[in-house]
Amino acid sequence: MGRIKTSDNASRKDVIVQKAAILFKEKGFKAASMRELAEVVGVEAASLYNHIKSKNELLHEICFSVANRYNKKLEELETQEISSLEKVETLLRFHIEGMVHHFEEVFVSDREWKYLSEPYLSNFQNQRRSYRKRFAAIVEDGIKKKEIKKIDATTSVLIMLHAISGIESWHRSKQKIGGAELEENMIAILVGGLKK
Amino acid sequence: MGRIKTSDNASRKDVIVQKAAILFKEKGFKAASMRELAEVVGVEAASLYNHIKSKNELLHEICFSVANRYNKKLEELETQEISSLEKVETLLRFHIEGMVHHFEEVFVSDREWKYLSEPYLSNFQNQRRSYRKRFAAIVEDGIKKKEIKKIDATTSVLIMLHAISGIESWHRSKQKIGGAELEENMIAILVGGLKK
DNA sequence: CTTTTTCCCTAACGTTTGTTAGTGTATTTT
DNA sequence: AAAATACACTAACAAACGTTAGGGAAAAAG
Repeated sequence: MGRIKTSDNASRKDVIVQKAAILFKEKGFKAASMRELAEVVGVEAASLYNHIKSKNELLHEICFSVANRYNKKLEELETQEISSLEKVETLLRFHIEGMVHHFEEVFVSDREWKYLSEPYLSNFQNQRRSYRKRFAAIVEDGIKKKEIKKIDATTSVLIMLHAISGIESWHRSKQKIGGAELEENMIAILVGGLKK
Repeated sequence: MGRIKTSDNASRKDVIVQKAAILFKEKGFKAASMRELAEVVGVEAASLYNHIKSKNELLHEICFSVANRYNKKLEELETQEISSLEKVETLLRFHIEGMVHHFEEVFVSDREWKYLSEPYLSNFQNQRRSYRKRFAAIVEDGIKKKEIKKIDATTSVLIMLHAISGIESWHRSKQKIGGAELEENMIAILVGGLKK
Protein backbone atom coordinates (compact mmCIF):
# COMPACT_ATOMS: atom_id res chain seq x y z
CA MET A 1 0.00 0.00 0.00
CA GLY A 2 2.74 2.48 0.88
CA ARG A 3 4.02 4.00 4.05
CA ILE A 4 2.16 5.92 6.70
CA LYS A 5 2.26 9.63 6.06
CA THR A 6 3.20 11.76 9.02
CA SER A 7 2.62 15.47 9.20
CA ASP A 8 4.66 17.87 11.36
CA ASN A 9 6.81 16.00 13.82
CA ALA A 10 4.22 13.39 14.74
CA SER A 11 5.46 9.82 14.79
CA ARG A 12 3.77 7.10 12.82
CA LYS A 13 2.51 5.74 16.10
CA ASP A 14 0.85 9.08 16.81
CA VAL A 15 -0.96 8.87 13.50
CA ILE A 16 -2.22 5.39 14.32
CA VAL A 17 -3.39 6.42 17.79
CA GLN A 18 -5.25 9.39 16.40
CA LYS A 19 -7.00 7.35 13.71
CA ALA A 20 -7.77 4.72 16.32
CA ALA A 21 -9.51 7.32 18.47
CA ILE A 22 -11.76 8.24 15.57
CA LEU A 23 -12.54 4.63 14.80
CA PHE A 24 -13.12 3.61 18.42
CA LYS A 25 -15.47 6.54 18.84
CA GLU A 26 -17.50 5.54 15.81
CA LYS A 27 -17.68 1.79 16.29
CA GLY A 28 -16.75 1.21 19.89
CA PHE A 29 -13.51 -0.43 20.99
CA LYS A 30 -14.66 -4.04 20.75
CA ALA A 31 -16.46 -3.60 17.45
CA ALA A 32 -13.56 -1.82 15.79
CA SER A 33 -11.13 -4.26 14.18
CA MET A 34 -7.45 -3.90 13.52
CA ARG A 35 -8.12 -4.57 9.85
CA GLU A 36 -10.49 -1.61 9.70
CA LEU A 37 -7.98 0.57 11.46
CA ALA A 38 -5.31 -0.56 9.04
CA GLU A 39 -7.47 0.44 6.10
CA VAL A 40 -8.05 3.90 7.52
CA VAL A 41 -4.33 4.29 8.14
CA GLY A 42 -3.60 3.05 4.64
CA VAL A 43 -1.64 -0.08 5.41
CA GLU A 44 -2.07 -3.80 6.02
CA ALA A 45 -3.19 -4.92 9.48
CA ALA A 46 0.04 -6.69 10.33
CA SER A 47 2.06 -3.58 9.57
CA LEU A 48 0.48 -1.75 12.48
CA TYR A 49 2.46 -4.00 14.81
CA ASN A 50 5.71 -2.39 13.75
CA HIS A 51 4.53 0.64 15.71
CA ILE A 52 2.33 -0.66 18.51
CA LYS A 53 2.35 -3.68 20.77
CA SER A 54 -1.36 -4.44 20.81
CA LYS A 55 -4.86 -3.13 20.24
CA ASN A 56 -5.13 -2.54 23.95
CA GLU A 57 -2.09 -0.31 23.93
CA LEU A 58 -3.97 2.03 21.61
CA LEU A 59 -6.78 2.28 24.10
CA HIS A 60 -4.65 3.06 27.09
CA GLU A 61 -2.61 5.53 25.10
CA ILE A 62 -5.83 7.40 24.38
CA CYS A 63 -7.33 7.12 27.86
CA PHE A 64 -4.25 8.22 29.75
CA SER A 65 -3.47 11.10 27.43
CA VAL A 66 -6.90 12.49 28.26
CA ALA A 67 -6.70 11.70 31.96
CA ASN A 68 -3.30 13.36 32.25
CA ARG A 69 -4.54 16.54 30.65
CA TYR A 70 -7.43 16.84 33.09
CA ASN A 71 -5.33 15.99 36.11
CA LYS A 72 -2.80 18.62 35.18
CA LYS A 73 -5.49 21.24 34.80
CA LEU A 74 -7.07 20.40 38.14
CA GLU A 75 -3.74 20.54 39.93
CA GLU A 76 -3.00 23.92 38.41
CA LEU A 77 -6.45 25.16 39.41
CA GLU A 78 -6.24 24.03 43.01
CA THR A 79 -3.37 26.40 43.71
CA GLN A 80 -5.09 29.44 42.24
CA GLU A 81 -6.62 32.08 44.49
CA ILE A 82 -10.09 32.48 43.06
CA SER A 83 -13.53 31.74 44.48
CA SER A 84 -14.82 28.17 44.48
CA LEU A 85 -17.58 29.03 42.05
CA GLU A 86 -15.01 30.47 39.68
CA LYS A 87 -12.97 27.31 40.02
CA VAL A 88 -15.98 25.24 39.13
CA GLU A 89 -16.71 27.43 36.15
CA THR A 90 -13.11 27.27 34.91
CA LEU A 91 -13.09 23.51 35.17
CA LEU A 92 -16.41 23.23 33.40
CA ARG A 93 -15.19 25.42 30.58
CA PHE A 94 -12.09 23.28 30.28
CA HIS A 95 -14.22 20.15 30.04
CA ILE A 96 -16.54 21.68 27.49
CA GLU A 97 -13.65 22.92 25.41
CA GLY A 98 -12.09 19.45 25.55
CA MET A 99 -15.30 17.81 24.45
CA VAL A 100 -15.68 20.23 21.57
CA HIS A 101 -12.10 20.28 20.31
CA HIS A 102 -10.65 16.91 21.28
CA PHE A 103 -13.88 15.09 20.84
CA GLU A 104 -12.75 11.65 19.75
CA GLU A 105 -10.16 11.05 22.44
CA VAL A 106 -12.34 12.41 25.21
CA PHE A 107 -15.32 10.39 24.08
CA VAL A 108 -13.31 7.18 23.91
CA SER A 109 -11.72 7.80 27.28
CA ASP A 110 -15.18 8.38 28.73
CA ARG A 111 -17.02 5.46 27.22
CA GLU A 112 -14.53 2.74 26.43
CA TRP A 113 -12.20 2.75 29.42
CA LYS A 114 -13.77 -0.42 30.75
CA TYR A 115 -11.93 -2.37 28.07
CA LEU A 116 -8.56 -1.35 29.43
CA SER A 117 -6.48 -4.31 30.56
CA GLU A 118 -4.83 -4.56 33.94
CA PRO A 119 -2.99 -2.87 35.49
CA TYR A 120 -4.16 0.09 33.45
CA LEU A 121 -7.79 -0.50 34.29
CA SER A 122 -7.32 -0.21 38.04
CA ASN A 123 -5.00 2.72 37.62
CA PHE A 124 -7.50 4.56 35.48
CA GLN A 125 -10.37 3.89 37.85
CA ASN A 126 -8.35 5.20 40.77
CA GLN A 127 -7.42 8.36 38.92
CA ARG A 128 -11.02 8.88 37.96
CA ARG A 129 -12.29 8.42 41.48
CA SER A 130 -9.66 10.73 42.85
CA TYR A 131 -10.41 13.40 40.25
CA ARG A 132 -14.07 13.42 41.16
CA LYS A 133 -13.32 13.61 44.84
CA ARG A 134 -11.10 16.63 44.34
CA PHE A 135 -13.73 18.25 42.14
CA ALA A 136 -16.35 17.57 44.80
CA ALA A 137 -14.05 19.08 47.42
CA ILE A 138 -14.11 22.34 45.51
CA VAL A 139 -17.89 22.27 45.48
CA GLU A 140 -17.98 21.46 49.22
CA ASP A 141 -15.74 24.39 49.83
CA GLY A 142 -18.07 26.64 47.89
CA ILE A 143 -21.00 25.44 49.96
CA LYS A 144 -19.11 26.16 53.17
CA LYS A 145 -18.33 29.66 51.95
CA LYS A 146 -21.99 30.09 50.96
CA GLU A 147 -21.19 30.71 47.31
CA ILE A 148 -22.97 27.53 46.31
CA LYS A 149 -26.40 26.31 47.38
CA LYS A 150 -26.57 23.43 49.82
CA ILE A 151 -26.64 20.23 47.78
CA ASP A 152 -24.87 16.91 47.70
CA ALA A 153 -21.47 17.75 46.19
CA THR A 154 -20.91 14.27 44.76
CA THR A 155 -24.22 14.38 42.94
CA SER A 156 -23.54 17.79 41.51
CA VAL A 157 -20.17 16.71 40.16
CA LEU A 158 -21.77 13.65 38.64
CA ILE A 159 -24.38 15.82 36.95
CA MET A 160 -21.88 18.30 35.61
CA LEU A 161 -19.48 15.75 34.19
CA HIS A 162 -22.19 13.75 32.49
CA ALA A 163 -24.00 16.79 31.22
CA ILE A 164 -20.80 17.69 29.46
CA SER A 165 -20.41 14.26 27.95
CA GLY A 166 -23.78 15.00 26.34
CA ILE A 167 -21.95 17.25 23.92
CA GLU A 168 -21.69 14.04 21.97
CA SER A 169 -25.31 14.62 20.90
CA TRP A 170 -24.43 18.12 19.87
CA HIS A 171 -21.73 16.80 17.57
CA ARG A 172 -24.18 14.37 16.07
CA SER A 173 -26.98 16.89 15.54
CA LYS A 174 -27.75 18.46 12.20
CA GLN A 175 -28.47 22.10 12.99
CA LYS A 176 -25.87 22.82 15.63
CA ILE A 177 -25.53 26.09 17.41
CA GLY A 178 -21.96 27.40 17.54
CA GLY A 179 -19.40 25.93 19.95
CA ALA A 180 -19.03 29.18 21.89
CA GLU A 181 -22.78 29.56 22.20
CA LEU A 182 -23.06 26.00 23.40
CA GLU A 183 -20.49 26.70 26.08
CA GLU A 184 -22.29 29.78 27.35
CA ASN A 185 -25.60 27.95 27.49
CA MET A 186 -24.15 25.07 29.41
CA ILE A 187 -22.41 27.34 31.87
CA ALA A 188 -25.61 29.33 32.37
CA ILE A 189 -27.61 26.24 33.26
CA LEU A 190 -25.03 24.37 35.28
CA VAL A 191 -23.48 27.24 37.20
CA GLY A 192 -26.92 28.83 37.48
CA GLY A 193 -28.13 25.63 39.13
CA LEU A 194 -25.39 25.78 41.72
CA LYS A 195 -25.50 29.45 42.65
CA LYS A 196 -27.13 30.42 45.88
CA MET B 1 -27.94 -28.44 32.26
CA GLY B 2 -31.70 -28.35 32.75
CA ARG B 3 -34.47 -26.04 31.67
CA ILE B 4 -34.78 -22.33 32.14
CA LYS B 5 -36.64 -21.46 35.30
CA THR B 6 -39.40 -18.90 34.88
CA SER B 7 -40.94 -17.02 37.76
CA ASP B 8 -44.47 -15.56 37.73
CA ASN B 9 -45.90 -15.54 34.23
CA ALA B 10 -42.74 -14.47 32.48
CA SER B 11 -41.86 -16.47 29.38
CA ARG B 12 -38.48 -18.10 28.98
CA LYS B 13 -37.71 -15.47 26.39
CA ASP B 14 -38.38 -12.77 28.97
CA VAL B 15 -35.87 -14.38 31.28
CA ILE B 16 -33.26 -14.42 28.55
CA VAL B 17 -33.89 -10.80 27.62
CA GLN B 18 -33.59 -9.72 31.22
CA LYS B 19 -30.32 -11.58 31.77
CA ALA B 20 -29.07 -10.21 28.48
CA ALA B 21 -29.70 -6.66 29.68
CA ILE B 22 -27.57 -7.29 32.74
CA LEU B 23 -24.80 -8.85 30.70
CA PHE B 24 -24.85 -6.18 27.97
CA LYS B 25 -24.68 -3.50 30.61
CA GLU B 26 -21.64 -5.09 32.24
CA LYS B 27 -19.64 -6.07 29.19
CA GLY B 28 -21.13 -4.05 26.37
CA PHE B 29 -23.14 -5.58 23.54
CA LYS B 30 -20.23 -6.50 21.31
CA ALA B 31 -18.06 -7.88 24.08
CA ALA B 32 -20.84 -10.03 25.55
CA SER B 33 -20.98 -13.45 23.94
CA MET B 34 -23.89 -15.78 23.52
CA ARG B 35 -21.95 -18.45 25.39
CA GLU B 36 -21.60 -16.17 28.39
CA LEU B 37 -25.27 -15.36 28.25
CA ALA B 38 -26.08 -19.05 28.05
CA GLU B 39 -24.05 -19.72 31.17
CA VAL B 40 -25.86 -17.02 33.10
CA VAL B 41 -29.19 -18.39 31.94
CA GLY B 42 -28.06 -21.90 32.87
CA VAL B 43 -28.20 -23.59 29.48
CA GLU B 44 -26.05 -24.32 26.43
CA ALA B 45 -25.59 -21.51 23.89
CA ALA B 46 -27.43 -23.28 21.11
CA SER B 47 -30.47 -23.73 23.31
CA LEU B 48 -31.06 -20.02 23.45
CA TYR B 49 -32.08 -20.18 19.82
CA ASN B 50 -35.20 -22.10 20.71
CA HIS B 51 -36.47 -18.83 22.16
CA ILE B 52 -34.85 -16.04 20.20
CA LYS B 53 -33.92 -15.46 16.58
CA SER B 54 -30.57 -13.74 17.07
CA LYS B 55 -28.33 -11.80 19.41
CA ASN B 56 -29.52 -8.62 17.75
CA GLU B 57 -33.11 -9.42 18.55
CA LEU B 58 -32.19 -9.26 22.23
CA LEU B 59 -30.82 -5.78 21.78
CA HIS B 60 -33.80 -4.38 19.98
CA GLU B 61 -36.15 -6.03 22.41
CA ILE B 62 -34.39 -4.12 25.18
CA CYS B 63 -34.07 -0.81 23.36
CA PHE B 64 -37.66 -0.61 22.18
CA SER B 65 -39.14 -1.67 25.47
CA VAL B 66 -37.41 1.32 27.05
CA ALA B 67 -38.23 3.70 24.20
CA ASN B 68 -41.89 2.73 24.28
CA ARG B 69 -42.13 3.41 27.98
CA TYR B 70 -40.73 6.91 27.62
CA ASN B 71 -42.82 7.73 24.59
CA LYS B 72 -45.96 6.69 26.38
CA LYS B 73 -45.10 8.85 29.36
CA LEU B 74 -44.39 11.89 27.22
CA GLU B 75 -47.63 11.49 25.31
CA GLU B 76 -49.57 11.25 28.52
CA LEU B 77 -47.80 14.31 29.87
CA GLU B 78 -48.42 16.48 26.84
CA THR B 79 -52.16 16.39 27.37
CA GLN B 80 -52.01 17.37 31.02
CA GLU B 81 -52.86 20.87 32.13
CA ILE B 82 -49.91 21.81 34.28
CA SER B 83 -47.20 24.43 33.89
CA SER B 84 -44.26 23.77 31.60
CA LEU B 85 -41.86 23.75 34.47
CA GLU B 86 -43.96 21.13 36.21
CA LYS B 87 -43.97 19.08 33.03
CA VAL B 88 -40.21 19.23 32.87
CA GLU B 89 -39.94 18.23 36.49
CA THR B 90 -42.33 15.33 36.05
CA LEU B 91 -40.42 14.05 33.06
CA LEU B 92 -37.11 14.39 34.88
CA ARG B 93 -38.43 12.43 37.82
CA PHE B 94 -39.66 9.74 35.47
CA HIS B 95 -36.22 9.51 33.88
CA ILE B 96 -34.45 9.41 37.22
CA GLU B 97 -36.80 6.78 38.52
CA GLY B 98 -36.22 4.71 35.37
CA MET B 99 -32.47 4.99 35.73
CA VAL B 100 -32.64 3.94 39.37
CA HIS B 101 -35.12 1.09 39.11
CA HIS B 102 -34.76 -0.24 35.58
CA PHE B 103 -31.09 0.44 35.41
CA GLU B 104 -29.82 -2.30 33.13
CA GLU B 105 -32.35 -1.89 30.35
CA VAL B 106 -32.16 1.89 30.36
CA PHE B 107 -28.38 1.85 30.38
CA VAL B 108 -28.21 -0.58 27.48
CA SER B 109 -30.79 1.36 25.50
CA ASP B 110 -28.78 4.53 26.09
CA ARG B 111 -25.32 3.26 25.34
CA GLU B 112 -25.61 0.29 23.02
CA TRP B 113 -28.34 1.30 20.59
CA LYS B 114 -25.77 1.94 17.87
CA TYR B 115 -25.39 -1.80 17.44
CA LEU B 116 -29.03 -2.19 16.43
CA SER B 117 -29.42 -3.59 12.92
CA GLU B 118 -31.57 -2.01 10.26
CA PRO B 119 -34.40 -1.18 10.06
CA TYR B 120 -34.45 -0.97 13.85
CA LEU B 121 -31.51 1.38 13.98
CA SER B 122 -33.13 4.08 11.84
CA ASN B 123 -36.41 3.63 13.61
CA PHE B 124 -34.78 4.05 16.99
CA GLN B 125 -32.83 7.12 15.95
CA ASN B 126 -35.99 8.75 14.61
CA GLN B 127 -37.89 8.06 17.80
CA ARG B 128 -35.03 9.47 19.81
CA ARG B 129 -34.80 12.61 17.75
CA SER B 130 -38.53 13.13 17.92
CA TYR B 131 -38.61 12.59 21.68
CA ARG B 132 -35.98 15.25 22.23
CA LYS B 133 -37.76 17.68 19.98
CA ARG B 134 -40.99 17.27 21.90
CA PHE B 135 -39.12 17.63 25.18
CA ALA B 136 -37.46 20.80 23.87
CA ALA B 137 -40.87 22.11 22.79
CA ILE B 138 -42.02 21.94 26.39
CA VAL B 139 -38.97 23.92 27.45
CA GLU B 140 -39.56 26.48 24.67
CA ASP B 141 -43.10 26.85 25.85
CA GLY B 142 -41.86 27.50 29.37
CA ILE B 143 -39.53 30.19 28.11
CA LYS B 144 -42.35 31.86 26.20
CA LYS B 145 -44.50 31.83 29.33
CA LYS B 146 -41.55 33.22 31.31
CA GLU B 147 -41.44 30.28 33.69
CA ILE B 148 -38.03 29.28 32.40
CA LYS B 149 -34.97 31.44 31.86
CA LYS B 150 -34.00 32.30 28.30
CA ILE B 151 -31.63 29.58 27.14
CA ASP B 152 -31.23 27.30 24.16
CA ALA B 153 -33.93 24.67 24.68
CA THR B 154 -32.09 21.96 22.76
CA THR B 155 -28.98 22.41 24.86
CA SER B 156 -30.93 22.27 28.07
CA VAL B 157 -32.62 19.03 27.07
CA LEU B 158 -29.27 17.57 26.14
CA ILE B 159 -27.88 18.53 29.52
CA MET B 160 -30.79 17.11 31.44
CA LEU B 161 -30.91 13.79 29.68
CA HIS B 162 -27.20 13.20 29.95
CA ALA B 163 -27.01 14.38 33.52
CA ILE B 164 -29.51 11.66 34.30
CA SER B 165 -27.54 9.03 32.49
CA GLY B 166 -24.81 9.88 34.97
CA ILE B 167 -26.76 7.94 37.55
CA GLU B 168 -24.67 5.11 36.22
CA SER B 169 -21.80 6.45 38.33
CA TRP B 170 -24.08 6.56 41.32
CA HIS B 171 -24.82 2.85 40.89
CA ARG B 172 -21.14 2.13 40.68
CA SER B 173 -20.14 4.20 43.69
CA LYS B 174 -19.39 2.68 47.09
CA GLN B 175 -21.00 5.06 49.55
CA LYS B 176 -24.22 5.93 47.77
CA ILE B 177 -26.76 8.34 49.10
CA GLY B 178 -30.33 7.02 48.95
CA GLY B 179 -32.26 6.90 45.70
CA ALA B 180 -34.85 9.40 46.88
CA GLU B 181 -32.20 11.79 48.08
CA LEU B 182 -30.41 11.49 44.78
CA GLU B 183 -33.60 12.38 42.97
CA GLU B 184 -34.19 15.50 45.07
CA ASN B 185 -30.62 16.67 44.58
CA MET B 186 -30.80 16.25 40.85
CA ILE B 187 -34.12 18.02 40.60
CA ALA B 188 -32.79 20.87 42.73
CA ILE B 189 -29.82 21.45 40.48
CA LEU B 190 -31.46 20.88 37.12
CA VAL B 191 -34.79 22.57 37.71
CA GLY B 192 -32.99 25.24 39.74
CA GLY B 193 -30.80 25.92 36.73
CA LEU B 194 -33.82 26.45 34.50
CA LYS B 195 -35.97 28.61 36.75
CA LYS B 196 -36.14 32.29 36.06
C1' DC C 1 28.65 3.37 -2.09
C1' DT C 2 27.77 0.04 1.70
C1' DT C 3 25.70 -1.25 5.74
C1' DT C 4 22.15 -0.98 8.93
C1' DT C 5 17.80 0.06 10.33
C1' DT C 6 13.02 0.97 9.48
C1' DC C 7 8.83 -0.54 7.85
C1' DC C 8 5.46 -2.77 4.83
C1' DC C 9 4.23 -6.92 2.68
C1' DT C 10 1.96 -11.93 2.32
C1' DA C 11 0.69 -15.96 4.67
C1' DA C 12 -0.80 -18.11 8.34
C1' DC C 13 -1.67 -19.36 13.34
C1' DG C 14 -5.00 -20.44 16.98
C1' DT C 15 -9.28 -18.54 19.20
C1' DT C 16 -13.60 -16.98 19.55
C1' DT C 17 -17.62 -15.56 17.37
C1' DG C 18 -22.92 -16.18 16.08
C1' DT C 19 -25.59 -19.60 14.40
C1' DT C 20 -27.54 -24.15 12.24
C1' DA C 21 -28.52 -29.17 11.99
C1' DG C 22 -29.98 -33.11 13.94
C1' DT C 23 -31.33 -35.97 17.95
C1' DG C 24 -33.43 -37.25 22.15
C1' DT C 25 -36.21 -36.37 26.25
C1' DA C 26 -39.39 -34.02 29.06
C1' DT C 27 -43.84 -31.72 29.16
C1' DT C 28 -48.29 -30.59 27.46
C1' DT C 29 -52.36 -31.59 24.79
C1' DT C 30 -55.76 -34.68 22.99
C1' DA D 1 -52.26 -43.76 27.15
C1' DA D 2 -50.97 -41.78 22.76
C1' DA D 3 -49.63 -37.95 19.99
C1' DA D 4 -47.77 -33.56 19.56
C1' DT D 5 -45.14 -29.92 20.99
C1' DA D 6 -41.50 -27.59 23.49
C1' DC D 7 -36.97 -27.45 24.64
C1' DA D 8 -32.23 -28.83 25.79
C1' DC D 9 -28.41 -31.38 24.18
C1' DT D 10 -23.84 -32.41 21.17
C1' DA D 11 -21.36 -31.36 17.17
C1' DA D 12 -20.05 -28.55 13.86
C1' DC D 13 -19.92 -24.67 10.37
C1' DA D 14 -17.88 -20.49 8.27
C1' DA D 15 -16.39 -16.05 9.30
C1' DA D 16 -13.85 -12.75 11.81
C1' DC D 17 -10.73 -11.80 15.29
C1' DG D 18 -5.81 -10.27 17.28
C1' DT D 19 -1.39 -11.38 16.48
C1' DT D 20 3.22 -13.66 14.84
C1' DA D 21 6.81 -15.18 11.43
C1' DG D 22 9.64 -14.35 7.78
C1' DG D 23 11.11 -11.96 3.74
C1' DG D 24 11.99 -8.00 0.81
C1' DA D 25 12.30 -3.06 -0.31
C1' DA D 26 13.02 1.60 0.89
C1' DA D 27 15.22 5.02 3.85
C1' DA D 28 18.81 6.49 7.04
C1' DA D 29 23.38 6.17 8.82
C1' DG D 30 28.19 5.22 8.19
